[in-house]
Amino acid sequence: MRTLKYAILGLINREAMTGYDLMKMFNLELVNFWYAQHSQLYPELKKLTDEGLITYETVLQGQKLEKKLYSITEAGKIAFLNWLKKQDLLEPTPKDIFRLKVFFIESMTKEDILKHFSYQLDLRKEKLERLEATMAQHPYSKTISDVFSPLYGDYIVLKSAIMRERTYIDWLLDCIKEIENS
Amino acid sequence: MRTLKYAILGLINREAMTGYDLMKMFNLELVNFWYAQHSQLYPELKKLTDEGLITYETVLQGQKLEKKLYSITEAGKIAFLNWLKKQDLLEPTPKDIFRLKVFFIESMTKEDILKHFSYQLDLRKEKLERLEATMAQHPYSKTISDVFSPLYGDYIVLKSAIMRERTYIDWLLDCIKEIENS
DNA sequence: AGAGCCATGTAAAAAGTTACATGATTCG
DNA sequence: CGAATCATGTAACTTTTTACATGGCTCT
Repeated sequence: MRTLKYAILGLINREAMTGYDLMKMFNLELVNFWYAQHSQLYPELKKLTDEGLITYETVLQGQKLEKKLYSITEAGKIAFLNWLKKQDLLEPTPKDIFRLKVFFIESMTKEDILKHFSYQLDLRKEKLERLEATMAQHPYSKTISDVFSPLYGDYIVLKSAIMRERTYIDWLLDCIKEIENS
Repeated sequence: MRTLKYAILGLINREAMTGYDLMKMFNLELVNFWYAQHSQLYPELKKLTDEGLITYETVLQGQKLEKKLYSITEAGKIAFLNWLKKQDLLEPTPKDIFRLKVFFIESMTKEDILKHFSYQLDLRKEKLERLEATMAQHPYSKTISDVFSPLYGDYIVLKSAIMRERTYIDWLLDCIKEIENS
């Protein structure tokens, strides 16, 4: 389905950037719903260039260091907008190793079960805190923005990530309570 | 990380079964947190057999049809339990194409945005209904079971899937309301 | 001078998907 | 007898991860 392709096109469509910039976007902004390693990104950039969907100009950083500043082409914009407009069926539910282990809970002792749940709870709480800190300083809620600003998309996917973590935590707490009282 | 390996071991640990049985488990019971195609499963079964973690005996179904009934070995049990006991760090957040499209919302018209959200809402509601129907006839809530029964794991991961869908739907409804009033 | 970041790539392997391929059994 | 299901595999390809590999820039 070439999803990475469209994620890249969408980002470059917003603003010209280098592969390194894209990596920062994936690791910082999109990390809650898409990501890639640089070893996947650079070959994909080459491919998109070959397909005529993006182009680059070489820019000098300092004396020698060359970086490639990618921009989207007209063909790239069309491809991106077509992908964006397309309605997709539901994806298969995401895989989740913790849930898989919980499924096999009958093979664990009560002690191990509670250890697993409380560790997972710690990790999830920490993650939720990070997300909430990000939200607290998010520009969308701080400025007079409207839903047609690029910030709005960023804002609502962050909100969804927070809601998702809270639900996961609620579930963990439910389970812990039920298991402790057994 | 060979997660499929442990999913298989865990299932065969519960009860001897064929590759076909395993596929049914993946498609019906584990689908909310793990799954695989049969083209991935059969080679993995061969590999696990070579590794001495499972063995099989050939059983005749009817006159000619041979099926392989797999059982777990002692080494398999140990490998499974070690995996189960290990505490893992959080996985990266699952990828989500719909959220990715929402991130790029500023490139859509209000009309297209609302079309996307309402279609996604329909799909998610349908999925939630299926999950709730499954829950309604789930044996754990119907019989006098305790948390150490194999049914309990099944039951709580189903509960988590329902909570997850509800949260997704809540988020969609939030967004729709906010966008409509803009 | 050294740490941390900027910047870009390739190679090899693992994991996962889609398509190809075949044949038996069961039940109505 | 035909449809649905049972049953098992391989081939080709795509996607993703981990490791290898190199070198410049900035700031203290």
